[in-house]
Amino acid sequence: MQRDIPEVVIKRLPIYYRSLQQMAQMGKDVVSSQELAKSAGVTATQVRRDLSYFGEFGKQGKGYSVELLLSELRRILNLDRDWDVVLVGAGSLGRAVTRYPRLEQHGFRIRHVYDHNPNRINTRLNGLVVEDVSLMPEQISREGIRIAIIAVPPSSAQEVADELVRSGIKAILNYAPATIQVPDDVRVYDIDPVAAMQSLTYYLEPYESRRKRKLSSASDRIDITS
Amino acid sequence: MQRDIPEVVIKRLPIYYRSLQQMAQMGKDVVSSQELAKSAGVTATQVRRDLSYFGEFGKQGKGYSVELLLSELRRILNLDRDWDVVLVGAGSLGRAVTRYPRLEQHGFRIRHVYDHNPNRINTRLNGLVVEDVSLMPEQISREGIRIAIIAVPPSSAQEVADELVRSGIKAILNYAPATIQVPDDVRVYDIDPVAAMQSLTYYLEPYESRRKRKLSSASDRIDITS
DNA sequence: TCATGTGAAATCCTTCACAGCC
DNA sequence: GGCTGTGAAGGATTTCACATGA
Repeated sequence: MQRDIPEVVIKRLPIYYRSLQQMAQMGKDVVSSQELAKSAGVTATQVRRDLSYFGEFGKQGKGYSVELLLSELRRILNLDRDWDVVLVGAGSLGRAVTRYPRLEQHGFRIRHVYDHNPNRINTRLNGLVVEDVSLMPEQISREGIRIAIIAVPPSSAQEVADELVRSGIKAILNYAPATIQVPDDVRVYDIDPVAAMQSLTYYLEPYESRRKRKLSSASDRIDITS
Repeated sequence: MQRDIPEVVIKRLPIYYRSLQQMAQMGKDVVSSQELAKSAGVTATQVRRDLSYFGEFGKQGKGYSVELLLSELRRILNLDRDWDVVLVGAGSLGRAVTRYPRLEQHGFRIRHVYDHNPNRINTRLNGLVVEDVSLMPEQISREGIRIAIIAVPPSSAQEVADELVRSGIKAILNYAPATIQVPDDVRVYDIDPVAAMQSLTYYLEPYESRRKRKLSSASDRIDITS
């Protein structure tokens, strides 16, 4: 598999995948780059270019087979298997993660939940027993688990990441509001709602007065384009 | 305020802000672009370039005053005020959002939680009463709220977004696993853990056998650089 | 001497525009 | 006629390298 595909492209593939799944569910057989682009919020050229990194999946004059494209994306993204995951941190954030059903639905199986707080260890949590984080390296290693979710306070995020990397973890979904440093062969994806909000407020007028805007009626509704 | 600053830059500013807050807490007075870069996981040149879009905040030969930079970033990102937010969707995802304390800690105040399910309306949820979504437009408009969090199923995400936009919302944090279309003057930031996971699995070997790796000892630990 | 701020260069990514094929 | 796949162009972002000032 070639390994110089832009990371931005890789981040868009799951979005295409999501759109296609929805289309398949609605019984759509064939989709044009135009339609897929609209559904994914990008341009048609971008869809075609992104897919062309991996092969020629379309039919000229016709478009792409929804089923074929789904199966190609599954293959490319390694989604035609389930993945074991460990979760570190059984605080409120970690608990929310265990209760988020979409991960399981998409084949990401949380195999262990770890914490170091004795009050949390051995408590049950959505069908999982919280284990002592000291058991973590051995279990990850023995079970060959390569994906971890970090949901600990920022002050311990780095040491947890270090331990995960030593144990063989290669992919980390990081909910801790901290940047973690990992070797080149480990990937980290950060999720920080506060940081997201703070980017959004940049674009807002700082002190627009209340009541300045009125409830718009159907007639002056802006046409959606973006 | 100039308005042609790359969006990537805006997304990095909250990360710098987060790093600086941590440094301030540790009593650090002055920071170099080098140090800030390390803490934020970017390059020193990038830090300097990013900041230079907004002014000259550093002292040559010295670095940046942590306090000054924090206050400049607060000003740039409009964080020297609190922001009212509405949350749409009181399902498990919406409930998790209300229980996530960091938003409040950073000045994002959830003022209303809406749902359309009668079983949820009027239930209490972390100090908030779930209201009927039909009250939403009028309340958003009257209270001048400009930020919304969408936590509804993907099938209703677009109609909720349309209604939010009509009511005057200008910034949306979208937890629904769906792309939503909004006018140019509205910003959307998507959070989709499943999509994030699916990008991560791209980089994993699909079928590395179990037990292939061993628990590494301290001596063969890879040096962290990334 | 040390670290910022920034032109210029390099790299990365997106879009244009169209040949080629169904 | 319609739509893909892709060279080439264009635009955006990052990095280099260094003048400048503390």
